[in-house]
Amino acid sequence: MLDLKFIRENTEKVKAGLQARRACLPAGRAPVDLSRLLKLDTDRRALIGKLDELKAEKNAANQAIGRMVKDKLDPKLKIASMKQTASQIDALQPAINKVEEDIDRILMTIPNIPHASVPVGGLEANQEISRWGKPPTFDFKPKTHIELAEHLDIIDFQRGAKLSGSNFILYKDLGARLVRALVNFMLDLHTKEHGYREMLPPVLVNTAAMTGTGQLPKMKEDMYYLPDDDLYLIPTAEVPVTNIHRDETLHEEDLPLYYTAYTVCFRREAGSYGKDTRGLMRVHQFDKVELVKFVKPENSYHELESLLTDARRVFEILEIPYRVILLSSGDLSFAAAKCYDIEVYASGLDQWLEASSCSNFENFQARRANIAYKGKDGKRKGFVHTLNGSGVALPRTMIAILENYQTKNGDVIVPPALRPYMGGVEMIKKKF
RNA sequence: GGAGAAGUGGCAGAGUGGUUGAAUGCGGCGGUCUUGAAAACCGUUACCCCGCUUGCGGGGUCGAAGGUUCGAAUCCUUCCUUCUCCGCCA
Repeated sequence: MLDLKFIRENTEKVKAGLQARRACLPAGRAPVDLSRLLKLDTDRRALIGKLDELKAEKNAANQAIGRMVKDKLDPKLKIASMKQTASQIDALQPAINKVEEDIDRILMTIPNIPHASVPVGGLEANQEISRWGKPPTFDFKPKTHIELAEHLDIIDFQRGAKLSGSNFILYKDLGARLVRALVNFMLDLHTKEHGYREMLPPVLVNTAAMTGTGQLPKMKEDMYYLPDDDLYLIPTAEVPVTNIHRDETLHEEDLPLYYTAYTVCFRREAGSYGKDTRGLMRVHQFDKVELVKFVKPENSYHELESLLTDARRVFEILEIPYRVILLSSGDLSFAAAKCYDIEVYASGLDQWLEASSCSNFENFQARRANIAYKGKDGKRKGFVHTLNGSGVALPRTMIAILENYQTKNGDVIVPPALRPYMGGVEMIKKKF
């Protein structure tokens, strides 16, 4: 969430940022009503001034009564006048509560404003920053991962649907083993070579956690919710891992903190039907290794670059061609100030697929989740900056491996880096 | 799931209706002493909001939310968490 004082003092800047995101229309009915917010802010401060005055009066009288009781004097008169002050306070309080609730509700729905380096515009303004590797060439028509997985009998789409519905996946045999191998490979890479600490958090979280990272209140429809327990299934490990430090003040000398976590992720993907939902492209439950950082504000953009490097290394070691996209203002997610997507190339689909998203949230999440830091002298220095990135999401990585490493007869070569995790298996072949 | 106990500052721990943001100890920071360090001694040591503004004044915060009262850390209700015992269970 943005700082109300910042909005008050930098209204034009905020307006421009929101317009760049298209969260705020140039004229007429804007989804985010800044002028209403500013009016409420003025009202609030006027009301609080009045209320504090009354409370000061009350406190003075209260102390006087205390003294009189101690000195065995009769405080009757004083009590009567204080009663009056108290009732005035009671009369004023609801108005202030109402104004503060309104302010809060609006603030919670205002997205982060894009960083200056983010290109302004919609999808067309996304920028390709770099490319790595070459798409493989075949002397045959490469199959899609769906054809390959069914041929090799390592993914059972029909029975996955039988168990839970469409776009739920049943991995089998070496398919299941490949998922496990990828998870272990990534966790080892990030913990041993990139300096992340491994976390294994709950995948059910409460409302406060979902609000802290910004999924609530706006994205409620996209999440699985258990009403009996008031818990949500996480759409990404970003939620529990960032919330590890909710309502905490971290020590400056402990920063930066690097955490990595494997979790299963759940997304309802409500309203996203069409050809993109075939196979592993868009599934309701998937596996992901996530990277999360808590850093000092002055380092956060440097940290974003190194986070991106850590995620890219996964594909480089697996030898999967990728390109890096700098997202435009219109394509940014709610809480992000800047975001890079990593897209892998998949030969069978002949498409670039988003397999990682690396974002700097600046203090947007830290403010919501109340994650501050203090210096060595114990003085509070403000909110930390939080970042996260997929390191990486499994299904589309799986698609790229199956489609890029396929052979003419429909077998799939295991990428060399994964073989130690696959019990030495070099080739996934049709069993029967 | 049942019964009981408890949640106070970085930590430990007092405080059961009235000048309590909160004794005391430890820790932290600054200083005196010392060649340096330790010890000792002195001082200092939470956060948020509002207003004038390098400081001050006012307000709020004792697990959370409500309630009683002129007045709540202290009394009442609900919830959350932790601990102990019992039951159930991968």
